[in-house]
Amino acid sequence: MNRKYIYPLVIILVTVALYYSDDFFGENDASTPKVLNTIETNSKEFDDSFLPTSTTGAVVKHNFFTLSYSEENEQAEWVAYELKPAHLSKNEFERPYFIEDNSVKTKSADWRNYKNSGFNRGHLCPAADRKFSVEAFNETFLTSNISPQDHDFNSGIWNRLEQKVRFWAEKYNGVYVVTGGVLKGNLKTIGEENVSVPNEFYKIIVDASDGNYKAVAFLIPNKPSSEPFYEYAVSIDEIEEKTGIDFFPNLPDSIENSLEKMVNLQAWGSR
DNA sequence: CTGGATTGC
DNA sequence: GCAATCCAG
Repeated sequence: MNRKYIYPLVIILVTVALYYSDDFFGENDASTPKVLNTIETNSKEFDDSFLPTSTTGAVVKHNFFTLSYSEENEQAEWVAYELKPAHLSKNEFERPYFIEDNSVKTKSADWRNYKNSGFNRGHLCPAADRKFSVEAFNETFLTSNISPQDHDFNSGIWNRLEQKVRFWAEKYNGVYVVTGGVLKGNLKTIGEENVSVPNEFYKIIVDASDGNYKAVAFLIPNKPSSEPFYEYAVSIDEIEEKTGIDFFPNLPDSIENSLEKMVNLQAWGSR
């Protein structure tokens, strides 16, 4: 081969090699489908052990979280997902538009119900918890994953709790999360579809690492608060009484009973 | 990070 | 309906 062809050829080969180097060396975890499969939620263990009961019968399993939709309230009564260290990512994606969830038989609410309502479209499964792929990130922008939240509640105490959950996911090598609004009583509604505005939101976090289960739960008013979220810690039993949802029916009774009575803030980093 | 409104095509 | 721009906690 003539020398004058060799240099261009080398340049092309090096360029191609660099282009694929992330895949070869496996450094770009988030963008390689092979790795992606290992961090999807809805694992069998998750389904078998941690999905709550549905009071509506409208459970929808998405690729990266599972929800139970309440058509009456035009939002999910719970959203459940697993948050592993591998899910945490520094990826930055542009926020897409909220769209209806076609997997919900009755269709989820249109985003316009929230427009000029005075309430935010608050994520239940946070977008920042699903940043390991653009598909996972975009999935959180289905309106079945959205509930009306006060802006200062959402960006304040609720946001601080969500950040703490990500910290716990790292610390405990993964946690299970169930979250939603309390859809009981006469609730204010917004929009043409009458989307209910919850007065309180709950979040339940379970650490099942090392075979020892521990849980913590919070019930926080949908309004601004400068209090530490630890002030709003409750037992899972209390949230079950408020919502009518049975949260961990598939766990062995002894574990379920123990978890649901627990209010052990020391074990979750409160002073 | 959590979200918003307005303008223009 | 979507992009660009500017905004707040």
